[in-house]
Amino acid sequence: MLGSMTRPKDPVGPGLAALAGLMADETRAGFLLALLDGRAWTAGELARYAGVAPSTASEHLGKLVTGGLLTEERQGRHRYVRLADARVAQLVEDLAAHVRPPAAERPRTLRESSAGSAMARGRTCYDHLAGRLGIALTDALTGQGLLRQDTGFALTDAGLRWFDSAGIGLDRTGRRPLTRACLDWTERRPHLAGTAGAALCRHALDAQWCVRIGSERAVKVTSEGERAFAELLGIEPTALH
Amino acid sequence: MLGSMTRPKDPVGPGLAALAGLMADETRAGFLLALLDGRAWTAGELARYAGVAPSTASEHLGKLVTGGLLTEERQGRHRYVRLADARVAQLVEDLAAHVRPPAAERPRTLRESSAGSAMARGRTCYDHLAGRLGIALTDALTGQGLLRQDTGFALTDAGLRWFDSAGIGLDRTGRRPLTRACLDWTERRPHLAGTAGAALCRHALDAQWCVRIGSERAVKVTSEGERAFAELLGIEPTALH
DNA sequence: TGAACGCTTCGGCGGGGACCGAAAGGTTGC
DNA sequence: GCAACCTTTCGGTCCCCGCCGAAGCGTTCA
Repeated sequence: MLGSMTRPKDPVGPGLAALAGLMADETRAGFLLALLDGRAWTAGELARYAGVAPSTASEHLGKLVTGGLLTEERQGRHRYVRLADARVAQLVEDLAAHVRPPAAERPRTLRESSAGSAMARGRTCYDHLAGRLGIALTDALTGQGLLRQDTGFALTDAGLRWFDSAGIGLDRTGRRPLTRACLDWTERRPHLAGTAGAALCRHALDAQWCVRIGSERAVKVTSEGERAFAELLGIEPTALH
Repeated sequence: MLGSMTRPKDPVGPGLAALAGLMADETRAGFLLALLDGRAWTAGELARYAGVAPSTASEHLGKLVTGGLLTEERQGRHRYVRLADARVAQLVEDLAAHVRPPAAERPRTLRESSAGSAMARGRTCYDHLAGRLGIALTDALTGQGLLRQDTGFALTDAGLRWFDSAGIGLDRTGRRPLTRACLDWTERRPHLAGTAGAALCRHALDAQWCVRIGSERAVKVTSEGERAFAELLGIEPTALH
């Protein structure tokens, strides 16, 4: 071992440091977390959100786009940016999940608490559902034998049939995994992500099972949604509040 | 949206930036990648490995330990450090997996190639098996209906029985998932990680199905291992070279 | 006990990067 | 065409941090 100490450095090292460096700034980290809602933000929105000058935000966005974490779309005088893909979203989630523990409790204002409780009830997490709503769906799928969590995280054959009979199409052609466990920030437990999670979220919004609250990430279940979730997954409406 | 622009910043932002900052230095990134072999290194070994002064390495290790990514163990005049746990290993792997694509090809010396091919054949990845060996095992488990990859990543009931009958105990009490997909650097495909992957690796080393080459991460399959893998999983010996 | 060794602390140096304001380039709408 | 708007580029400042060598502390071994 001592003789081979001068071995060539792992070429991944610099790349890893560069990738981490993109997220190692508080402002850029704030951008990425904001963009976790899966939607496109303009440069100005992000600048105001993070409390920095537009010129500063512009420089940060340039780095994030060049680094492949964001994609941009120019429309007239606006520059819309969004997370490059689901893999980037997952990466940010994974990092963020690692952060939570030390955060612990902290003083909350009333406004924060109420906004927080709406978020805690139900929200989108990139392209799937999270919060108590996401957990309730994941638990129901598991309890009905449609999703297996005890030996990993995968849909069962019955689960495949359920999606089919519910009219929720699953695109299994891409390289993205069908299911994936995403650690829920508020519930501290995994909820359904991946292609299946995205399809379920998309269908729930399309079918008005839940609707976005304002233009925020938070969503709330409609009465129609309560009926659908009860009928299809045996979820009691009280579990959604 | 415009009115709520002054919303309180996500408290995760600073934490995320700090965590990423720990990996955003080339030297520290090199440390973490080296430590991905799952073993304990001394401060001096890491310093020589990365090509920095001992004092510099000491400062880096202090940050990594304080940040919770490493744990240390003092023995006499030595300071041994290792990755704090499997979650940290996973985090580093995930980041590194995101880096590979842009790396592309580059000139290789003969020494690198031969060392590389031994690593490519089989190696440990923190506490489980990777390289062609890891892929062969994962594929065989999948082909035999013991591991399900098409709808996620989970052991089947038959898979649970296989581990039991092979005498490989699975500790299912911890919070660590039983199975997890870990993207293989050289094969670009997922191999088995998690509690089951660690148990399989541990058993393979204990039973001398494979042995470490020198004190490196690379491992090679023994003739006894070839027999065991053929009998238990139907793997042809040629798939292991 | 003294010498060799591994690690840490400290002072100092140098480079990189985050930030802003001012000015300029495009786009939209009156 | 002109004004309002969003964004970008540029110059300049400041601070943080990675690096080293020297000195000091504790351990090991002769």
